Amino acid sequence: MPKVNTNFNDRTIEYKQLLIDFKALLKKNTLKFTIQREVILETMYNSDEHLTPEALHHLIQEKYPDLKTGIATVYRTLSLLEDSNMVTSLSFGAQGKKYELGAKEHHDHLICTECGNITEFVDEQIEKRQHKIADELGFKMSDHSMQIYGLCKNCQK
Amino acid sequence: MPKVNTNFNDRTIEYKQLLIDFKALLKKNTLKFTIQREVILETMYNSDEHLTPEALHHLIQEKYPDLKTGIATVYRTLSLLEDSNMVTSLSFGAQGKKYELGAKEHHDHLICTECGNITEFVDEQIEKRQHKIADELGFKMSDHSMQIYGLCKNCQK
DNA sequence: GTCGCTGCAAAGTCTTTGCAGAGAG
DNA sequence: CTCTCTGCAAAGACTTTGCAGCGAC
Repeated sequence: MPKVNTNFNDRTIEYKQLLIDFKALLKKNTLKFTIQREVILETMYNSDEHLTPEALHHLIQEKYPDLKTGIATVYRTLSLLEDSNMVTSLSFGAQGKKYELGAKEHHDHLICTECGNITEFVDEQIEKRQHKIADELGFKMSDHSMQIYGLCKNCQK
Repeated sequence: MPKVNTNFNDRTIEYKQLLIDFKALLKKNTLKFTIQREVILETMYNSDEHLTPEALHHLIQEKYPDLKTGIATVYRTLSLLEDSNMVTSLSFGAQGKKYELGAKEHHDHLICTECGNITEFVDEQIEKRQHKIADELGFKMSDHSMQIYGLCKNCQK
């Protein structure tokens, strides 16, 4: 019998599905589905980078120059998406906030202190341990984030 | 034979020692030891809180109203201390940056999303695992941070 | 049509910087 | 004495907000 890797299926969320979820979310809160909102979601989906609001804004301006999307709308939409747990933000030292689509499987980050690049990883053992620690300390855990800082292969030269 | 718990000794760094380290650091870089710098270090030492620059500034103004320490000096000194690895900064979502004395034993954080309080913990298993992951991915790890978000006991009511 | 959304610019935060006088070495 | 530090206020960076017209429903 063929075994389906459901985990993989969970992880690779189609844009179509994402869009459906987004529309449902908007409808539920009597919010409107606008071109700007779609473009922001789509641009985030098609970029596997961890984007700053400014970087996202630039990408959108390049790809859809006629839209003249304002940076304020990018901020407003990111807040909306973050409140709804569709995107997650990461903040590092002085480098400001970066956003990533949160619909992907949970993962942690390895951050290169030289070039700023981010590598993702998941470790089951750590995940389990975190839950255990929260339980032991009477904490009702809702989320977590972990970053390892150092030099990536390239920057070790 | 009596066994000394060196771990405990490492952890409980005396203020006197801290001050010596600080002075050595300053001398090494041809920087001056000023009252403001001492007061900032001392206030951080006597507060087990994780402080924002603003909170630290307030504490200092209350305790040493005659000094009229400027917020700019607080920022400048925190940067200096952070560059020298004497303090560490944590950044969360929108809540800005908080600083803590880094001379303490390494630890991670449980952050209450309701009241903002921070609880510290250390878990050997996670620490080891982090090193292993960095190694496996060809990363030269220099530091890491981990935060668990959720509701603390008080805020679960 | 209504009411939320958008871009723009103005206003807020938080942090850094320039400067002239104060003070450590 | 010299050269760094400091407080102040001004400047910066990043983010949010007010508003009038636009556009989804």
